[in-house]
Amino acid sequence: MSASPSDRGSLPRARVGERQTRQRRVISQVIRSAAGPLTVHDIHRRGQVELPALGIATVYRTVKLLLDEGLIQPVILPSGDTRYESTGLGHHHHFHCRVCDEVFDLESCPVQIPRGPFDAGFTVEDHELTLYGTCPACA
Amino acid sequence: MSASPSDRGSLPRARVGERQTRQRRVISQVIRSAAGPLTVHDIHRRGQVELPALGIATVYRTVKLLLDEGLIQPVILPSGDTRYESTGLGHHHHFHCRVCDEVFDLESCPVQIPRGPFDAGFTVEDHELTLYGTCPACA
DNA sequence: CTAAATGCAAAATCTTTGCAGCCTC
DNA sequence: GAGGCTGCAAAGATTTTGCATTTAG
Repeated sequence: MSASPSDRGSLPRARVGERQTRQRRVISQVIRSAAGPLTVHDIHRRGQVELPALGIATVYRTVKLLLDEGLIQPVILPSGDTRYESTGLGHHHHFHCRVCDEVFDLESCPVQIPRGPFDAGFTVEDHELTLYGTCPACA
Repeated sequence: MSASPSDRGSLPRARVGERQTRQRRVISQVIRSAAGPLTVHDIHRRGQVELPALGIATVYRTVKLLLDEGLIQPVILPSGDTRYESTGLGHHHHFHCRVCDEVFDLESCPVQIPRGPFDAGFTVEDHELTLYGTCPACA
């Protein structure tokens, strides 16, 4: 198991709304270059480094746009806040460090989950796993 | 794997605040008798069946109280809303039906997760798993 | 130029808090 | 009775929406 600190893959440059704006480029880049899923607040804060006037409403709107276009997906962790990350990262899960509260992507899936119908009649199509513990930096 | 439709175990009757009120009894009962974790809204709606005048603020306050006393715990699923369930149900995970949007407890843990330090320096102390698919009723 | 996109601020939600009256203990 | 608890309504926090202005194409 390992984390991907940055460079989460260059997605085939897809459309982001109808116009290519500085805001949308910055927001997309912030999400793509993160080591793990980010909250709207994270995205806003990081985006303002590049674009100080960036409004929170634009972040919400762009996140929704990226979701609709399937370029990002929501990731919800027990911390309670919704985070977003790029799609196309392949099957992976998350590691939530209880010390620094950062969330990291894990490249391997340490679990074997049944797919298909089984005993009680529940049909499993997908699964989401989050691991908790201490990250290397905090250990 | 199977779901526990009701009767989620009778916890040793612990204190719920300093006084035993009808509201608190109803709220505790609603959570305890659910087949899976409930949202605050679910709790409120179900509690009003028994106690029509039940206020939403009381639900929030009682949920916080139960959390503080360790009688319930938050469960956060990708649907985004925070849900609550009794503690003391033992290690278990959740199944989220994509058709009816209900969440069920699963009694067995279908995964083997490493515990302890491993390759990249991440120390896993705990894990949370959610399965998605179709429940028996919706199949 | 034209219309999509932005930023601001108001509106809509969701959750918490202040308070007067009610109800356990 | 006394003080905790409740319901209501106001206050906070978070997310969405309306609108005039800016700006990509």
